[in-house]
Amino acid sequence: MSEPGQADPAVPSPPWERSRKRVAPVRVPLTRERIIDAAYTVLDREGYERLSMRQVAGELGVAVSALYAHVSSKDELLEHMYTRLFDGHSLPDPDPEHWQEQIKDFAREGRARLLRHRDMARISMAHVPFTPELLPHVERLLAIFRAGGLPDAVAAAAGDMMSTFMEGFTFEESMWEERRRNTEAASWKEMRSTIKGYFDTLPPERFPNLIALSGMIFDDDNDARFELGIEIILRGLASYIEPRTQP
Amino acid sequence: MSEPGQADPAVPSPPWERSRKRVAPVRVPLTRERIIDAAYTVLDREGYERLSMRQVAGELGVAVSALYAHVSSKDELLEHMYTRLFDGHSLPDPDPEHWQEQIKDFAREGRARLLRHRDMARISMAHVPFTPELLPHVERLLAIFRAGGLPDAVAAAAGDMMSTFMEGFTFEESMWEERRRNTEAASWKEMRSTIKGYFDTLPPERFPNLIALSGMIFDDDNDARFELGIEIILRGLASYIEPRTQP
DNA sequence: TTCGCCCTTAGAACAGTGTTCACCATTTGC
DNA sequence: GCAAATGGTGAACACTGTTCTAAGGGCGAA
Repeated sequence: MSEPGQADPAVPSPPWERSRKRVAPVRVPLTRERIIDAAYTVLDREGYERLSMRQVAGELGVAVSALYAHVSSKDELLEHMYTRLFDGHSLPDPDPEHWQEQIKDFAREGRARLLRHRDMARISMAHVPFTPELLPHVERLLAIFRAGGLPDAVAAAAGDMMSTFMEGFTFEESMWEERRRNTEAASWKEMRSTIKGYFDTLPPERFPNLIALSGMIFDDDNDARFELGIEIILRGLASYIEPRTQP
Repeated sequence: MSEPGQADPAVPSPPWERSRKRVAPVRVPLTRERIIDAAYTVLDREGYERLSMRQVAGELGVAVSALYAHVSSKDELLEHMYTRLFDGHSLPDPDPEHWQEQIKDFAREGRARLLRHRDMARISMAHVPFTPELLPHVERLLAIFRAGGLPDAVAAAAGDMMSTFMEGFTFEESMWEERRRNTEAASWKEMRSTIKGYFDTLPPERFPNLIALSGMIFDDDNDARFELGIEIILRGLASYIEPRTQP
């Protein structure tokens, strides 16, 4: 990661540059945003386990203690990373006729954003969107459920359930990804066939259902399994809609 | 924790005892089971963040390195703690007429076991029951779903969804518990009224839905919210049952 | 009973971690 | 030009998981 605009102290400036007054600020000022950027860089490269304050500081070419002037703790840094997940995304205005499609889009978008960064689902699971920056998102999500006609108690639970499923599903995806990394399995295809091979060695009389379904549990198509999951939840939610009484 | 049967080395045995040969083994032998016990003790007292190999060793009055003769790593220890969650619990034989009630019991039992130990949901989320000891549980769970009449693709997804919901829900419960601990809030009642007070200060024109539902999102009755959640999923699953064609 | 082996445990060490503190340099305001 | 404020530095503290060498005890063989 080369810092554009940051001078390498090992290379002295030529004399004619030196005479110019303040060509550019010698060091890019450290800001909270740059720290979060660097944390994402480290996360993607090293994974959650190796994401440390020292790694982030190293990424920025700065002492560890310098970070603490802009971020009060590692927990706070993780919270900022979580908050940034929602940047540039906003839920649409509620459309009562298409609330299910709107919720599906919300879930798909959430999963896509989590998958963009390694181990991001793990960080996401440990946080809750009840902060000033994120409350508007929750508000709009609830608005869609209520516009769809869900009773209040169900609408209140629905947001949590959708988020839990989305985060949990993606978290499991990333866990398998990590397992694959540790197993040194070259590709997903190889990993999956290894798993299926294992299930095929089980005694058929004791594990008939596992053997029958193993092909669908360890599916090649995570997208389809995700879609099935949100469809199941949506059908359950929709079953609570009371038919509108005609005036 | 006093070790019954373990002699205090500071107190010498009386001479008439000394003559008896091998009254009792002077030290209780360290075993994997005792290590897991101690780990649970530390977890309950200190929480997940402070659960370290040194703490576990200290609990047993033993050097850290001694643990590694019985457990190859901290990860493996956590895996054994996870496995023990299922000890003494087995799912009933499938009853097609009452499959939904059977699944509800499974979820309730799982949540109850997770709540028995502090931060246990966090450990549970990071593991997957595809080990030799736990596969029989998965097998029986799948059997219930299939007996209920779910199509194979849905049955394959159902186990995952139920587990994810159960673990995710309980994980959030324990996170709020931890927040309460850090906030030094005396009781849950106090914590909840603080939260509701916060939501009441939100501008009503911008957050109408949040304000309307805050009372149900931060309910006093976690049990009821959990029941609602599993009911929603079960209704979604049941919607996939194809009506049995009469012969 | 004594010897020797092997498994178990102890203690120190290594390379990390989050966080804090006294210090120092540079830039800014007067 | 000088003082003050800003913001980064490097060392330190109290931890972490893991590994290594060395010492200990219990057991079977002679």
